[in-house]
Amino acid sequence: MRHSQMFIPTMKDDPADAQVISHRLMMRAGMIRKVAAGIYNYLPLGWRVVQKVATIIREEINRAGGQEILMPMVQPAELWQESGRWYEYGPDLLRLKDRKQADFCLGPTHEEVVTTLVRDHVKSYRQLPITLYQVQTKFRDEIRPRFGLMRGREFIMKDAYSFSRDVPAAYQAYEAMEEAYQRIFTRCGLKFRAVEADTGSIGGNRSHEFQVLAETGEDLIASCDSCGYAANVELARIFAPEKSESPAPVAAREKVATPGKKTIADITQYLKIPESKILKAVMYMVDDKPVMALCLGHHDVNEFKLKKVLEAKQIRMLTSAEIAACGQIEGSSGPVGAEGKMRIVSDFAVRGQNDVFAGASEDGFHFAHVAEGRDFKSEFFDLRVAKDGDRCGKCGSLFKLHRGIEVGHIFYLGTKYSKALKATFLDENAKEQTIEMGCYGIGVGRTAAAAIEQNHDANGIIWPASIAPFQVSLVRLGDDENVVQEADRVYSDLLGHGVEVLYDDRDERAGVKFAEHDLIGCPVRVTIGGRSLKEGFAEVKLRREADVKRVLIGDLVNYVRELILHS
RNA sequence: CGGGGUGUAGCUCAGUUUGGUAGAGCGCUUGGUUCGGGACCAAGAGGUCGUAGGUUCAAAUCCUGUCACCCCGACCA
Repeated sequence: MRHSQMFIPTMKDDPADAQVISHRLMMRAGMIRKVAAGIYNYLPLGWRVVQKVATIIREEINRAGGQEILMPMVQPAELWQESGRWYEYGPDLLRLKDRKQADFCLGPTHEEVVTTLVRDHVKSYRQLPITLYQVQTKFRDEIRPRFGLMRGREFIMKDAYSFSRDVPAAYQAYEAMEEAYQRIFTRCGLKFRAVEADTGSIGGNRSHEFQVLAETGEDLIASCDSCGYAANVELARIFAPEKSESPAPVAAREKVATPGKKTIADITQYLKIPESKILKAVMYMVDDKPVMALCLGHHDVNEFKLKKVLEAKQIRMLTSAEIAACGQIEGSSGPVGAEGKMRIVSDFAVRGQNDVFAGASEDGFHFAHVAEGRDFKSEFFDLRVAKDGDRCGKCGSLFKLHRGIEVGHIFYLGTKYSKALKATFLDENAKEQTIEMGCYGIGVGRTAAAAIEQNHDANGIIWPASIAPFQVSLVRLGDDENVVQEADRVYSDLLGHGVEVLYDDRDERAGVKFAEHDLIGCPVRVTIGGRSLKEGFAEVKLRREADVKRVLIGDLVNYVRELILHS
């Protein structure tokens, strides 16, 4: 493509509302433009990148047995009412009415539509398994869209759905997708981790997130280099120390004054003790019963784990009134004397603590020299949020913490939707069975944005070769006749060999061209200018590297093709 | 939804405190000089100051409503 004919509105200034690098660079490089909050135009360069990512996804999902379809973005309310999600989904679901006042919604996801499709036409075990997918625009009316393509309200998503006859077959489909995802993100040139994830409201009980590692990620993940285990910090299983006899208490319990000090930070500062030497007590209403959760002061109680461990349906923090009703004081709550009034559960790290501080359940007072076992009793679980310094629950090695951008998420769904929508089939024995499902999403635009977060420098984007808008930037310097002739020839030669070239044939100064091509970030830059051409050379530079190679003009096309093959 | 902030030229912003009829830089157009890392000179084009109403002789500026956008939080995946 000739640069002079392409719509690439670049900007020198950072747009004021772009917070993260990928958003800024996509705006500045003329790849996207905002239409409304969380809603964007994809301009030629940006759209090419999205298409590249989508192509890789299609190839790998097809390879894994998926079949591409396209479902509607506008969906009738009846489907959502049948699954129950019309009432559960909340304001993220954008609802609208047609001219007959019938209810519709913009699809935030397509479980209802595919499941109905399959239910209506799959009747026999012989027709299973089947995996259908699409690359579609989704709409979720997010409370706070931000970061450009990273978290839009309208966004392009690949979503796949597997239908299997039983659980083992469903797991097989799940694993095929897991492998496809590994291949997809590897091909996109990204550093990522597949991490154990919470299944959230979508249901089901087996789930992995694919997280691209980047400082600006909204998620925190713990990963173990020695056994490969990785999980969101909220789920990460933490190594539990051997159960041992609690050491003998070292001193008698003693009440100390902590006037006006309510928070862990205030109290530990006031008492001049480390945060690990005080108990943090957080009280929850767990299915209508009060529970005190304890952890050490420098840890945080993990509500996900608490809920899971207690097999609770509902969990929330106590209100001030409820805390008082339990005989506790906000800012001075503790387990001593709380037995019988509420269930006490503790993080493993609390076990065997024989000399810590704890709230005295009396305004302005704490206890010193509190010993677990003597001063209070508790059940023990893995109850805290993983943090730096924690060890892997699988193998005991140190966790590494990373920030991550969730670009993909796979779920084993079970029969949540197939049951609600009555998607069944007859097995060999003419017995009716419910289809086992899985669903698998990839944020296409978000993947492109994540690639930028991971690959950029002060001058702009450095695209991984596989998803760059063009493989080569061909920069022509000046309009000297020889230069124009050679550059034109090289351009058509490269095109003839199937190389994707952005040919900068504009009447611009060298500095402008170089700066814009650095910004746009194609992996290979070829420069043809009078200075080198006089000696028979062109120049080749990789965007990722600093050095410039001089290549004989006659060898140029082959040289560049080789370069692309090996990148 | 709670708190905070911003709406002035395509982009970044000044002008608002103290009311007097619209500015800068970048970008754009034209001419000239330049020409291998975002050039220089000159002349231009471009704005119902988000929007509706009010106060006033006079409103970008003061008041009220409203809309949009941004940030933090909560919420949600």
